[in-house]
Amino acid sequence: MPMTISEVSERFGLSQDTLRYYERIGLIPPVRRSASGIRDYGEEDLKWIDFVKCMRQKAGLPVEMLIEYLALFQQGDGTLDARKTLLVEQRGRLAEKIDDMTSTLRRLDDKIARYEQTIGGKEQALRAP
Amino acid sequence: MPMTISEVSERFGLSQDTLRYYERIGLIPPVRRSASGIRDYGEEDLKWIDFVKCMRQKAGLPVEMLIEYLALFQQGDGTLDARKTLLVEQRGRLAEKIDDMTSTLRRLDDKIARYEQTIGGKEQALRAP
DNA sequence: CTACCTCCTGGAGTCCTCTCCAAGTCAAGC
DNA sequence: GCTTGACTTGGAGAGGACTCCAGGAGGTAG
Repeated sequence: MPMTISEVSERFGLSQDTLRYYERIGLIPPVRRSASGIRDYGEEDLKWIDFVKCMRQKAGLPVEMLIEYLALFQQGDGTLDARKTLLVEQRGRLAEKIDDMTSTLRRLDDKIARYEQTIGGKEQALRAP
Repeated sequence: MPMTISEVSERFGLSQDTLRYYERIGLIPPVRRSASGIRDYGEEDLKWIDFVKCMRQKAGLPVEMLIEYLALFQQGDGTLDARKTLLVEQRGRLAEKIDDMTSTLRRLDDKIARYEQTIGGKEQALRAP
């Protein structure tokens, strides 16, 4: 079951350009090629793509960090500690971002509530006289 | 109490360039000037800056949207509904982002937990023989 | 008066993350 | 054997959000 770039692109909703770009900059490991140089994605590749997509699009982690993570990964078991440290650090940042966003969400809610009051007030004013 | 750009910059941790930039693109209202053209920030300005800083740095809302919000605001009460709609929409996006990040946080936690197991396992292996 | 500091403006430059493009190659169908 | 279509590459372009800079002016201190 050959997994071409177009199939992977479709499956993950990432453009072919983005997939090639990710590979080029070392965000995902080099993909195996057919005799004529065409990429053939394997299970492992798909896992990396899934991981990277999640960390980039959902968490917004910096590309830099993910490149470093893959680099460590490819250096083998000696980097387990370093990898874990990296993840823990990013986890911290992410948690912080979530906190920030949550407090901002509340702020927005307050603001919206005030709009509702104001607008409600106007409507009543229109109904009253 | 004149509030110069350097004071505002210090107070909010935004560079003077950023403050001028924000004003230029309509993210904050035009600031009053002294006779010689030097900005003198008032209470209202500070509130806008605080709001914008929060929405940009904490929530990551797009500059575009904030410009639109200010523009509506400056058009007066006729835009109350539109403004509220804008906020509600962004609130939704933000909530979604928070959800995404929260699920990613869990995923990171899982990954970290697995690293802990693996590394713990190694340590035990070292202690055992 | 001169020096100096902070401010001003408009425009160019930078960083990050893609995204697009031109030119070329290969496999398959007719 | 030629066309077609999906794939390849390296490099240029794009968009968002700043950030920096040159050149110039006002106010103050010595």
